Amino acid sequence: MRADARRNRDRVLEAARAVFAERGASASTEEIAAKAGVGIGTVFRHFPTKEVLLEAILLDRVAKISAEARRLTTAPDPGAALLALVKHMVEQGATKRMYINALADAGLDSLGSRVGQSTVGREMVDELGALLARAQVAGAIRHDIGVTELIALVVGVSRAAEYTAWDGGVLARTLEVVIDGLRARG
Amino acid sequence: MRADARRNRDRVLEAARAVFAERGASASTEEIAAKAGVGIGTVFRHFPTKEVLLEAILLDRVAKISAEARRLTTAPDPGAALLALVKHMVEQGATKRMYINALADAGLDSLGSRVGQSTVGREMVDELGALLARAQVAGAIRHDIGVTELIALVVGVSRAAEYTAWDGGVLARTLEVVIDGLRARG
Amino acid sequence: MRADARRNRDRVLEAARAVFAERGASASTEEIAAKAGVGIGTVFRHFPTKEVLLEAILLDRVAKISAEARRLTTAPDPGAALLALVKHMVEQGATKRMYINALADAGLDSLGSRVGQSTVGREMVDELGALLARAQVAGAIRHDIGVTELIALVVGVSRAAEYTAWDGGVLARTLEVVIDGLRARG
Amino acid sequence: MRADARRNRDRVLEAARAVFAERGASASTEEIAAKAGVGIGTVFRHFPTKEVLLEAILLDRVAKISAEARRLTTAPDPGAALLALVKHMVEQGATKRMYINALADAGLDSLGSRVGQSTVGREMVDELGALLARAQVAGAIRHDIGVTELIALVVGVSRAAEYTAWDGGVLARTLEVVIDGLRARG
DNA sequence: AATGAATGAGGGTTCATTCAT
DNA sequence: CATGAATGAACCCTCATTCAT
Repeated sequence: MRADARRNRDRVLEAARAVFAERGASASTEEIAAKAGVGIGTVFRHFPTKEVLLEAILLDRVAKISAEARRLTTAPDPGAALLALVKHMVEQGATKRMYINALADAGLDSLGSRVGQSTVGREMVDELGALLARAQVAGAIRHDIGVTELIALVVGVSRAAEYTAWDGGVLARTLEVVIDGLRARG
Repeated sequence: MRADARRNRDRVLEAARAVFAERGASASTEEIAAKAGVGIGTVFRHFPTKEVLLEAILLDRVAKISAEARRLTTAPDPGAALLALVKHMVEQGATKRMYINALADAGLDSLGSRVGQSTVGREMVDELGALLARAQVAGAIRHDIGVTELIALVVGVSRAAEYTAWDGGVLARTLEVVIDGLRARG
Repeated sequence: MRADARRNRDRVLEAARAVFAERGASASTEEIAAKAGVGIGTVFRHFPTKEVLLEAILLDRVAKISAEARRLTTAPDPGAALLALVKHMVEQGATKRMYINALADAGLDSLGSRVGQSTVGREMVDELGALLARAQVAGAIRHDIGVTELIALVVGVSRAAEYTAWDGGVLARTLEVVIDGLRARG
Repeated sequence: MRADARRNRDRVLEAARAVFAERGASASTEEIAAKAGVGIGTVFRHFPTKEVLLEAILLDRVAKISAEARRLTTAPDPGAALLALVKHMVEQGATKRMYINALADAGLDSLGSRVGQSTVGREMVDELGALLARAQVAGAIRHDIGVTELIALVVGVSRAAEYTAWDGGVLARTLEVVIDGLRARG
């Protein structure tokens, strides 16, 4: 791919990330083009559909979580690692609703969930599942939940936090409740 | 207000509740009018803006929660009462995103949150606060959280459940984790 | 239907007829709206799709031919009647390509031909067929052709005449050749 | 012109012929470039406008008819030769609307008809005219028509046949009518 | 007061044409 | 010269809102 094309593609992606995060998925493609400083046609050249653009962003996010989960698989204390990852995901995603939607979609098999059906989506679920299983074996996390519930909780807290008006303290305390709920009972 | 006007207003509200719950806030006003069996002009006569119509529904929901919380204030076991209310709210709201948005807004003071600034919104927060305080005094609920965190958790779990593809079991287990997290530690 | 709605609908139809005739089916809906003196939304209220609008015009034309053919069924000299109808159709349609397309479509059963599959389309074919059969029985028209060929010829001459630059004389002489070809040989 | 440039030009022409024949003049330039195996820029280098590209193809077709007519000028039976040419043109053109439009344009002097004003266009008209005159002198063709009418008839039948759904039989019978109409009356 | 027709800005998408690589 | 990325006007269509009936 040509250098200028690559640069524009990246600009569009970056702009889309920002705009979708701020306005939700119903933000206009025109606004994204404007923010990226390119013509509307350029957006559609790189992403033939608005949906494709959304997907590209989401898959990117999901891939990052996946990578992080994989890295943590070999951590000495799997329980602490998992809880840290949960914290990280929530804090990262707190103001970025798209990010969270990607996660939510990945937890789904249903039709209509492109992310859930994608390879990278399934990989992320697998990685998280492995990490969770190890944490449960280590006795750190309760045994009556699976990846789906884990993802649901991360998504939930993140969604709740979407309203940026809730300051960091609220988010931290809310997260604490969830994390305590996840721990295995003595 | 004339009797027929009153009747039409109510019909519109009911239709809007149903349509918004099913399709989300982006549902068209035309569909609501059709479902209510009135002309679109009638909808706009009673609610000069789509936003106003949404608000009316939300305030109504909030008022209902408020009433329920008030009723539970005198319950013998405040801890159990609160947890039951949380469960109820989540289950109610699980498939009705509008309902949940009302809750979320009520937890906010921020500009832009009409519900949060409304009288009925503040009342609901107060009622929930009172119930929470009693449950904490009774030793059932941890002391490091306030109403805001409580609402955040309800909103969060509900939002996570918005994807109806997550079956009831997932919702139940997710809720269980949160409720366990809310309990005071022995 | 309200009087104003009816009036606007008619205006749109009339404008569409003119614009499509002049520019072909690829003319823009916007231009039609402008010519009709209404907003673009009005066009789409009455005809939810560009295709529907086209169809409405075509079916109207076809219905008119149908009616004329039916009237001629009882003419004393069916041969002369048919040839007159052919002449009339060509002269009418000479500058109106949409009109002719409707005819062409009606001669088709194929998928994609909405007119050909419509009731009014089939009726027209039936009427023309009856008239043709009578003219053949009367010995005025050769026996080795059917309605399809008849329509093909009308469409053909009309299409040839679409270029308005060909003056009336050319059209008349061309038509004469075809009509002579249609006659039964002594 | 460099050899590779020449080769690309030819490839584009060939691709354009195929694509326009299949999709009509509204086919996209991009598709032509793809089929030719060149970049879109190359198409526009050789043909600065889509219209120019169309014209180039049409002129080529017209030149071919011209050549064929010239060859037939010395045929022993000019009447049969002309009717055969008519048949040939129609059958050739039946599925290639572009080809036919070239013919139609050539029959025109009018403004807007680039083909009609081109040298090769005029030449074709002259050749056809000569052939027709000879056929009339030989007593095979009626005397009350000229080249313009002849072209009109070919164009007409071809246009009528554009709808490929009309099978070969219909086309043959329609053509027969026209050819009979063209013959001189005993 | 009720109706629903009219409006037009805005949204996603296409494509001929230009121009940097 | 060739390439294909960039551009933006234009297209079809939707929907909140206004206003004549």
